[in-house]
Amino acid sequence: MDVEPPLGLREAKKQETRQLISDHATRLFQRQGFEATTITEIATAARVAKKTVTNYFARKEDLALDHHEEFTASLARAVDARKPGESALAAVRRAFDTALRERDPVAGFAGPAFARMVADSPTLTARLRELHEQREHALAEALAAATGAPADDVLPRAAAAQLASALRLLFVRIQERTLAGATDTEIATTFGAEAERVFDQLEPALGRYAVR
Amino acid sequence: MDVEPPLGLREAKKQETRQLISDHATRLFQRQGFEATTITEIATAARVAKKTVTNYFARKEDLALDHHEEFTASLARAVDARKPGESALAAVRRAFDTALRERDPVAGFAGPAFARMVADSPTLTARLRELHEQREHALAEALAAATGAPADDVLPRAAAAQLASALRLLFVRIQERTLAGATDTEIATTFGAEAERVFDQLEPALGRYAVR
DNA sequence: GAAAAAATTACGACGGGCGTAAATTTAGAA
DNA sequence: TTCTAAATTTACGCCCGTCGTAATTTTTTC
Repeated sequence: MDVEPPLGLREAKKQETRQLISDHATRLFQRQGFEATTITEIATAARVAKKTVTNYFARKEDLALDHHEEFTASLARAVDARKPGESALAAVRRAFDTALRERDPVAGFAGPAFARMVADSPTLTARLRELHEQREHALAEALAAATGAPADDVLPRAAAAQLASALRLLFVRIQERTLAGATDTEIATTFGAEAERVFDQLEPALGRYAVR
Repeated sequence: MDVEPPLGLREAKKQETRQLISDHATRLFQRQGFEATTITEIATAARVAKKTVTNYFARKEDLALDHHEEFTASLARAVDARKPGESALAAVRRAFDTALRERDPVAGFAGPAFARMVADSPTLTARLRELHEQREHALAEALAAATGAPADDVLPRAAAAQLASALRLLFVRIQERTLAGATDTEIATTFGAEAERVFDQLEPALGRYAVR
């Protein structure tokens, strides 16, 4: 799946520079908050030019929310990987249970410091909203492909909206509990039941949708 | 419901100034796009200081998306106004049908120029996302109050997420059709059936939720 | 008409983002 | 090995949105 890594010197240095900048950014964000940290500060700390930072990270938010690929693709992947006889809802449900057991950041586990940083920054909150939307779009395309729906059909998009909203709600509530001081383990034990209630509500509407 | 309008001279001039700025902003936005128009231009056109513009409108987006109160409150109001024996879903459904008949901007009718302006501007798109979220929050509170749910209960929020997502999807699709060149009348006749499919999908999950 | 309150104004600062051209580093070939 | 071409990094400047502050003007109130 991945590209062959001959990884010339140039490529290697690029990754190092990127990581260097990202590390300093993370450290400064945690220490003094996202909004209070300037790109110039990050550049100075990493001993590169300001422009180099903005070359690697087009927007400042990307310095804090980097691994967004995994997040936006997670639901579509869960649907693509559903087992024979399993509905899209069941697949998403199972994926969430797994994420819960593994304290996966994709489900909302990211540590109190990270949750605080996001909650305190309108910029990051907005970016997170956008990522949730992208995740829904990716899911909609996966559902359209899985069901062979006609082009521009509303059904896969409606199903994606319902599923993605449920996951977004659980994500937000996990972050809320984190900010309230709950540990990951406490949350993981609590949210099994919580997720059950949310998914059970969707069951009559989506239980037989996109069954493989 | 409204405040007594003695409307002293000061208050009257404030409203006039606000309207004056808003009108010039709207005109410039339509002519040259949102991003291409600067606050300074708007201030110059309205013959006021730049600071006066930012005093009235804290963020530039507010100059384009002004009447957001009505939008964010619309779903909660629909639920509050539901009739005896009517569920929250039925109330929202009825409200959408009405909005469709009246070509209400709240449902997504805003004219091709406006739809184009929003679609072309990341800033406005982000702001619209935020408004959709606020609308969902207001709906969640209305549902919690209507059902007497315990504090922090997930159910009203889950129901609000499903309902608001459905309305958001219809909103987005109406804008898409508008951008594709469809007239409001064409859209209104088409989206009756579209909404039916979306709401019917929710019926088994929410048909008996929050019945008055 | 004067004093108090409020709105508007001018001015400046800061940060994020973008473009451009020069300088440095790397890759590939002679 | 050395030279050339390509890519990366850098320095510099600009624009715009946003925020503070203090001075000025306008409106209200006595």
